[in-house]
Amino acid sequence: MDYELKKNNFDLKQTFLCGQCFRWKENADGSFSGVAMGRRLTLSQRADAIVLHGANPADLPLWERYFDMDTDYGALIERFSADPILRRAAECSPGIRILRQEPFETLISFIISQNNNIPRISGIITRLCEAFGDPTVGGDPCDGCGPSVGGYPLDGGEYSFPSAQRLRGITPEDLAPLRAGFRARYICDAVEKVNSGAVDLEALCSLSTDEARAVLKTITGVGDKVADCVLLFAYHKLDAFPRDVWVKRIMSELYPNGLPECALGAQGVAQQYLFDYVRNNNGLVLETNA
DNA sequence: AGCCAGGACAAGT
DNA sequence: ACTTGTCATGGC
Repeated sequence: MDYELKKNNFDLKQTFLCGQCFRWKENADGSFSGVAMGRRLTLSQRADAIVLHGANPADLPLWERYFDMDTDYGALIERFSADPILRRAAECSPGIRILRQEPFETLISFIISQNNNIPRISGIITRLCEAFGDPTVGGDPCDGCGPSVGGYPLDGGEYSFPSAQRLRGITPEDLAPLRAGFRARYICDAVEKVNSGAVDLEALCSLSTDEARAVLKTITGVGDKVADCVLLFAYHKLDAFPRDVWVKRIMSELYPNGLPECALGAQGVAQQYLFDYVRNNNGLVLETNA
């Protein structure tokens, strides 16, 4: 069956290609297909709605939560607009929504992301899912997808992200086929700490951002940046503020005294507008010629 | 061919 | 407390 979500500040391309996730792929007709929470899904968008194709009706609340349908991004953008730089960045990608991704998947994905480029990150994650994940249920992905020809490419996208339990006891040698490089042993340490309970991913929701960050950083290969990506993109802690090289550059050049008041409490969302802007504009620095 | 990638870490100032 | 070299791999 097809279901619709309101398209208020929700653009598929902006949401899926802004660097917060790695498993949604654009199809030739502009729709997107991917796997999350062990479920396969294809989405398309019209002028007035986002359409979920072939979703199980029982899963609708899960998808609404995943796509963060309860957050009012229009209100956030209005708040940010008190700052001219932030206003311009948000106007550029007003359809970004911060997903509520699965914690373990997000943790492993952003461990892989360090000192790496997005196409290769996706490739490593694809190989991880193919090697250790389960085939996803969900029927023919072409069902209900309209007249698109040839079906949707499912190369690697049809496997679930493996759980920590599934990866129990994994060694860097086992991960060699992923070609993850020096990150392989980081992945193993994360798996070990999650399975042993040294890091309780389910308990992080109820901790403050600072407390949860400290727990995540006990994992080898998890520093401030990776931890904040997990806090923001999985736990929806909007005050987490991932600082990659681009954001650091923005901060030193445009906000030497820190983000403006209007961003406080939602720095993570502000960060995503800024990050997406500089990436889409070839590193062009935001100018404010009013 | 060479630079760099949504960094983290250890060693050296 | 800050700076630098190193880590494995491959995209562009």
